[in-house]
Amino acid sequence: MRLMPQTRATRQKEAILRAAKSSGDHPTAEAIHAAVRREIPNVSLGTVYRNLQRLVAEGRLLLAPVGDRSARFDPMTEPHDHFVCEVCHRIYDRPAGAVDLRGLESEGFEVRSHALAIYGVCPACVAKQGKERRR
Amino acid sequence: MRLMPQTRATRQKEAILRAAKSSGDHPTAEAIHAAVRREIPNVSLGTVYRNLQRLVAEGRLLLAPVGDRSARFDPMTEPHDHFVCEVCHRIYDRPAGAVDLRGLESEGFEVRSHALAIYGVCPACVAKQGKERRR
DNA sequence: CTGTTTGCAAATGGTTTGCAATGGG
DNA sequence: CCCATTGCAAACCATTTGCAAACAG
Repeated sequence: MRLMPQTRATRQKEAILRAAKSSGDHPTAEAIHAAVRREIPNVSLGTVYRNLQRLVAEGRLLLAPVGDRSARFDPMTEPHDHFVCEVCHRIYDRPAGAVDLRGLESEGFEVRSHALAIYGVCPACVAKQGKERRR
Repeated sequence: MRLMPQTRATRQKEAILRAAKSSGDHPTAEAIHAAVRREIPNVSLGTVYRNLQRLVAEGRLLLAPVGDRSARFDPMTEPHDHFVCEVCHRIYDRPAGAVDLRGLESEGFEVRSHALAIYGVCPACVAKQGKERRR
C-alpha cells in the first residue's frame, strides 16, 4: 500500500505548475522561478525547488533526462523521448520507443548520437528479492 | 580540419586512465582519485578532473549518461547503452541499438523505465547552416 | 488548532579555476 | 627552453536545508 506523502495545494505550488506548463518548453528551475516571480514577486527559489520535487513525485511533471548541468522539467507527463539540438539547444519531445532514426531523418533531423539508459532490477537482485519475499 | 588540442602524456594522466580502466566499473571522479592516490599520494582532485576531461575529449574515455548526481566515467569506448539496477545501483554495459527489451528480459533483467536522449541538429538549424555555407 | 509550507539565508557537494611552481618534449 | 600541467585553495553554481513565521484544511 503506497501512501502519497500528503501535500497541500498552495498558491505557490499551483503557480509553479502553471508556469512549467505554459512555458511551452523544458524549463529549468531558474526559468520557472523567474516566471512565477511575475505573479508572486517574493517566491523564493527554495520554494520553487521544493514544489518541483513534489510535483515530480506526484507525477504532475517529469524530469527530462537530457544530461544538462541543471535539471529540465517536462510538462508532458506521458513517457516519451527527447531530441536535443546541438546547435540551438532546443529540446524536442518525441514519441517513445526505440531510437526511431527513420522517423527523425525523414523529418529533417540530423542524428549524431544518442544516450540510452534503461532502469530496472538486475538478475542478481531479482533473485535476492525472491529469497527475501519467501522468508 | 580539426586539430586535437595538444596534450601531454604525464604520469598523472596515465595513472588516471589506468585507474578508470582497471576499476571494472563506471567510476566517479572521486573513486578514480582514491585509486590514483594509492600510486601518487599527493595527486589533487583538480588534476583528476582536468585529465578526465581531456581523456573524454580525446575519446579515450566516455561519460556514462546515467543521470546520476556525479559523473560516471566509462572505460568502454565503443558506443553502447546502459542498464542501471535500481536495487544495487550497478551499471551494466549493453550492446547499442534500440531498447532491446527482449534481450534484457530473456537474461533476467526486470525493466521498469528508460531514458533516451538523441543528439544532433534540428531541421531549422540544418537549414540555417546550409545558408551559411552557401555564402 | 495542528502540522505543512513558506521566505530567508546559510550550508552542501560536485566540479571548475587562478596561480606560482614543476616538468615534458 | 617554453609552455602545458600540477598541487593547492578558493570560487562556482545548482540544489538542499534549518528555522521561525505564515497559512491551509
